[in-house]
Amino acid sequence: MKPDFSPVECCDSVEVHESLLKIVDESLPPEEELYDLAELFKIFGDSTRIRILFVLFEAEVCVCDLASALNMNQSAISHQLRILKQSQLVKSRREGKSVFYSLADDHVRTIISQGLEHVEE
Amino acid sequence: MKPDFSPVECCDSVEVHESLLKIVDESLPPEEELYDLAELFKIFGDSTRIRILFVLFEAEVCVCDLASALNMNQSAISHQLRILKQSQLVKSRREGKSVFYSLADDHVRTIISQGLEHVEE
DNA sequence: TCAACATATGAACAATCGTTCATATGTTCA
DNA sequence: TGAACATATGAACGATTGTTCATATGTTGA
Repeated sequence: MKPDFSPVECCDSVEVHESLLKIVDESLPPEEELYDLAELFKIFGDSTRIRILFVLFEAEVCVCDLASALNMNQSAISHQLRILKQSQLVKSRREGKSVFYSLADDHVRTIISQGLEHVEE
Repeated sequence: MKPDFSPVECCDSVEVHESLLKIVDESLPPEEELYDLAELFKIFGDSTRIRILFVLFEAEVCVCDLASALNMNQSAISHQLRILKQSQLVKSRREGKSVFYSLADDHVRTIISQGLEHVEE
């Protein structure tokens, strides 16, 4: 992101603008937190990952079963599971040759159900 | 997304798999809803848009002030506002030469604060 | 140890995305 | 009406993303 300063005196309203700058400065979370937040939502912004999460709402499932339940090949699912795991949205457990995935915590449900509310209205 | 059927008898566990298919079939929301949900989260998955929303949490703001508050040029902000408006996350109101943007409803706050909780832990 | 199976991963590709630049549209005021 | 300002938008660009393919790693049982 390249900074591209606009003049401070825009909109012919210097006062409003200055108080806005103050508000923004006080209420805007630190840059890093905003970035992490965007990264988190990016994870939910793919329907394959959403579908994986919906399956995991119901059960702990191995990669192979996820793949066939969602009609996708093993590699694609595996790549997405890695992303979900890196974001600590799912966890995994090996059992013999298989690896079983499940939800890491219940934040995921809350976030998705809030999203659904918005979408369904 | 090209279907690439894996054999149904994967993982040497036909039974588990079949009951999973049933569960998925019953609990997975329709494809269109999943798609819309992913589209919604995609909107939140960009830190410029997140920052715009955080400013709008505090006040109704015109494009020019948004641009200078966030140190970005007018065009970039305007493009992002269009995306936010199309998703009905913000609404706009013209007042003379300026256009003022504000949050469309309070779902946005809820979704973002849930996300923050996850990120902050 | 070796074959068979389940999963993970790197490279490559097309597709999508965010920003910039140039310019168009809309509004006000002289 | 025309200049000045605020906003919107289309094209183009580099950057990022999701999937596929090929192959590597890990596990089991013979």
